[in-house]
Amino acid sequence: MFTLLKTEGRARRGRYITPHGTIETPVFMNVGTQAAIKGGLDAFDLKAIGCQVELSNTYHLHLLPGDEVIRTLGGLHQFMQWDGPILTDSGGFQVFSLASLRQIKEEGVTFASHLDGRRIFMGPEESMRIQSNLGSDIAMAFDECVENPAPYDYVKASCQRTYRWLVRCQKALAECNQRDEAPNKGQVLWGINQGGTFPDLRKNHMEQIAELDLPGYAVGGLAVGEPAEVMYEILEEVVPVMPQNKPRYLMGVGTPSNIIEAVWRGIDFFDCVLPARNARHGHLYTKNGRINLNNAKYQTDDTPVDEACGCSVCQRYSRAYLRHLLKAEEVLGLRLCVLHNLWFYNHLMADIRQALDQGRFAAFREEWSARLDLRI
RNA sequence: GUGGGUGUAGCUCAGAUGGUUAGAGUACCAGGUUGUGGCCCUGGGGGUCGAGGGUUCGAAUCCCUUCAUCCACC
Repeated sequence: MFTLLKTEGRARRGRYITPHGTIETPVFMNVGTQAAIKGGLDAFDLKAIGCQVELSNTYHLHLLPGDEVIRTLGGLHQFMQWDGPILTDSGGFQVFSLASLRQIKEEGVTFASHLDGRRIFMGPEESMRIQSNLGSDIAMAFDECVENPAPYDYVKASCQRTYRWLVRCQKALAECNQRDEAPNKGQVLWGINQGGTFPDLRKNHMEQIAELDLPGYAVGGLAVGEPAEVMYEILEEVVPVMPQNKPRYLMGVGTPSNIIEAVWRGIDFFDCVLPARNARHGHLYTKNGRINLNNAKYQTDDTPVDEACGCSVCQRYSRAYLRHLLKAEEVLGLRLCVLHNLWFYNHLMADIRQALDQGRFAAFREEWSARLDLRI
């Protein structure tokens, strides 16, 4: 259940209640695809960096260790020892980004596993069943994430199929929730808007899926290669068509700058691999821009990554030490860098919420956009 | 001591028969990365071709000397 606490222009400060706790929005969800944050963080680390929602992936957990295994072990919360809210991505994106030899039909998608090449079929019912077995709090719809650019007619037909899949997802999840063995019977389904970069397709599809009265809606298929300005324009078209009283999730976005701009345009939920991936590559966020620890100039730099940061890494370690760990390929280097970047993201969101609470988000955005021009 | 092999980028090596400004991989330096394959992509700097001499219009390449190193045999 979503409660709108305050608005400033289109920007919203909200609260969403799940079976595993309350989420203060706008929020960044921390991506733990395979029931782990890459870089060596566990659920307790997530608590320490201020994570509210953990995000795992249907496709990956279905392949390994298998969703039935996780259900038998009590569901994903029990399995990974995270007692807060979990959102599971449907696997739709991975089927299109990762798997090969895929065949799309009305029933669903047949594809070859990226792990061992075995043939797997996934459609709306399969995705819902898997997510039910995982027992996440929010299950995402099984959709087709169309590559960009794509022809208008293809995107249009794809949107229609994604809509039919959504209707099937809704029915399938309701049935899954009836099962005695379902680890989380309060699981809900969020729909996903598609339509590429075509405003009319985006709006039509959004209006169509809004009628299903789902408890949440996402905008998918953005940040897939188009310029940020195009993404913002699409948001300006689509967000006004999204239900006011439901959470809005911009999938896979983005940079700190993207997030602030999307909050400004009315988005509540985000997730992105960027902070963790950048961390693994030595690109760390600071309030004055992004730094690349691989740069030789940090070899003897004994200052913390960000003087203004309150994370445990910045309290203890120097840039020179982190750089050494990365160069020496010590796993500790990955862990510490990921801890810092995710702390940065989660606390950026806390700052955004505070600015909204105090009615000064417009000023906050101005202040940050000046800094974030520094390519962060 | 004798015979043989090898010396080309920080490292591992390509560079028939001599022919523009000597290449690759890796490392290094620097960009990129948006519902995660610790992946990958894109640029860049860097070499007295062990040293000295000779042959030649022209030598990493052929000849001589020398140094280093490895192997085998006294």
